[in-house]
Amino acid sequence: MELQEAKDKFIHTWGTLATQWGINRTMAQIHALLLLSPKAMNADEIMNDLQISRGNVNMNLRDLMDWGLIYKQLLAGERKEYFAAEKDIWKVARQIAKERRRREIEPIIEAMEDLKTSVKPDSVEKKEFLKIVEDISKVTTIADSTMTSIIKSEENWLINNLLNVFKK
Amino acid sequence: MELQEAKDKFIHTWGTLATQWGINRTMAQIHALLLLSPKAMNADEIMNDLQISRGNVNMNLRDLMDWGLIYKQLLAGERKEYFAAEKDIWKVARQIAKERRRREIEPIIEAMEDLKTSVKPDSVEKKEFLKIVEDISKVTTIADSTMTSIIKSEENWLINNLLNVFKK
DNA sequence: AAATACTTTCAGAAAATTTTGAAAATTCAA
DNA sequence: TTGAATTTTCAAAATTTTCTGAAAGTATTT
Repeated sequence: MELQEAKDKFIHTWGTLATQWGINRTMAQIHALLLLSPKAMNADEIMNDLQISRGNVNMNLRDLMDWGLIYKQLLAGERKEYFAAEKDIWKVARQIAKERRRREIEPIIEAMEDLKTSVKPDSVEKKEFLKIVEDISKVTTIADSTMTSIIKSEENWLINNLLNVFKK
Repeated sequence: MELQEAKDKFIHTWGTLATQWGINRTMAQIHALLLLSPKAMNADEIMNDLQISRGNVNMNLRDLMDWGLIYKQLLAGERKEYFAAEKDIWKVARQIAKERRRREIEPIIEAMEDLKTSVKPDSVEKKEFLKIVEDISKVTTIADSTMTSIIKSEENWLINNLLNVFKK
């Protein structure tokens, strides 16, 4: 398979996979495009490569910056804004984990805390309800702290786990 | 807050959160409803409680069974099928992690392996491309084995982590 | 300060996903 | 069997999400 064909396949696949886990297809494709691009790209180049509108490119570039997956680069002598993806995959993975923790796990904990404080355990049924809320809260807090410690851990975690992978 | 009000809020919140991570709102709401229900429910009861169609209930019950989050219960003397949710939240969390691993992580590894075998490293550009593919493959494999070990671990993992949480 | 180059916004259009409900299929009892 | 009860399917409708493109906004140069 030739390079451009492989890149296209990568971008296409990445977009399809992303939709499955609730991420916008175009956002994922722009990310993939920048990840594979040796140099930073501007909005026109992205529009052209992916055949999408300026508004769409702009909006998704902003979202990708919110996710901490791409950076704006101002090139000397250029008026246009250029964008480059973080290429260190370990950093990318940590960033994704961090954002998903913030967007998926934290809201659960908040919602459960909210219910806990607003329901008083003055009947058997309410106690049963609160038990479930409390259990979800606990398990989610554990998931949260597990993710946090993974995110905070540095390269050695990667190396340790690589060893584990090859041991198996 | 009274019990029914709290249950409704729980169901509503659970549904809203679910859409954020790419899970069907109704599926999450049915799951929440069964999680809070002291007894197994049939399709008519669910239709009535959530005000949704029979087709919708049927389809989402099937999906929830695929996810391993609810069970079918055949009640003696009853023609209708009854459904009950797994109430052990630790099991629920493990089941969700297991399914997400299968649906989100495994396909990435497959796609990367596929690209690795179909691109030959006969140019600098192709080598750079393969480096990215390889890195994603590695990091994803690590995430995979991490999730697998958490899923396989038993209650003591939960207890250990609870201790960690409280230590902090 | 006017013109130019570029970015952002957002209402409406298009696309994708979810839901409905009635018909078909299945199950079970008589 | 037959028929009543229940479940499943799926085309069309409703809803939600995403995308477009032109207008408005910003920044930079002359």
